[in-house]
Amino acid sequence: MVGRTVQSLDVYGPRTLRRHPPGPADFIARIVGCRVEAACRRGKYLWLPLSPARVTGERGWGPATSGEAPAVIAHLGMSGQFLAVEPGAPDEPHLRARFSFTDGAPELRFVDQRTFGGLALEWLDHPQAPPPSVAHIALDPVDPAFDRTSVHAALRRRRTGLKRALLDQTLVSGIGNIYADEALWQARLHYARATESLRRPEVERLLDAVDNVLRAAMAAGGTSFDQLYVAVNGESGWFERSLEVYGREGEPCSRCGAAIRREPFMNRSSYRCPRCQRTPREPRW
DNA sequence: CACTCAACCTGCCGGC
DNA sequence: TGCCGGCAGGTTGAGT
Repeated sequence: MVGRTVQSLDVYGPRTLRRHPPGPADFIARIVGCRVEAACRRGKYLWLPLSPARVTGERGWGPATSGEAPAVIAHLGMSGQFLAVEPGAPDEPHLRARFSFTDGAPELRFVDQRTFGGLALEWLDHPQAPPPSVAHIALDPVDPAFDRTSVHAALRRRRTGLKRALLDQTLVSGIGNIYADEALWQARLHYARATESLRRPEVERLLDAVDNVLRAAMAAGGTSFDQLYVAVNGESGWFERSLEVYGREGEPCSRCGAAIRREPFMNRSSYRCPRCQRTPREPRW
């Protein structure tokens, strides 16, 4: 999409547009005619810095100072996806937004069944910096600037369980329920391990595991249990076949053969090997 | 400030 | 067949 100019934009459904009091018509007017300058991501947030800034739209809502570039912000929520689709292809059942471009390139479609995801428009303080609503999201372990020492320090300051910390996107981003369980299994750590008791070698082991899992998952095109989770070209990822514990209740651990266990955790599920990932003496659930 | 948990939605699956 | 409870990959904001 980078370098293309938005020709038209359609927004469907009352929950698609977030944090935009002037409403969808204003949102659309501010974006149509802009060129996409870049495509950025942090955790599950994605954003497209736009140029040039346009004066269209309702007065009384806009950048704090002139010269700030607008950006479309998206969060995929639980079931959101971006698809690149040829213009004229049938609408998807849960189509929420359609960006079409002046050069007739494939449309960018935002599709979301459960509507936990959404779009917003924000202004960037600096072209390279994440937009305000993304500023609190930490770097992910795959980011070249990711700093293990500060993560270790942050973990030691916390008084919580390890998986809770892994799922806290202000600490480390990019890790959801699946990849948390996979990384904990690989690092042989229990999800209720107290973060303040973690020693540096264990943190290294854990972050190595997270890094391995994320890179392997990306190389496989992600984890697809169904058509809700496909790449931008509509293809399914194959990482589901590589999962060691997630969704594998009762199956043997590939390391030791013990039956994988599923346990309720934070209104979801955690999967672990009861032998490789022993319950700590002083767990923090 | 650190932490926990309900709420936000739709759809699918298994059990009755 | 249909209804119901449980579950699903995430974030937020209110409450403790």
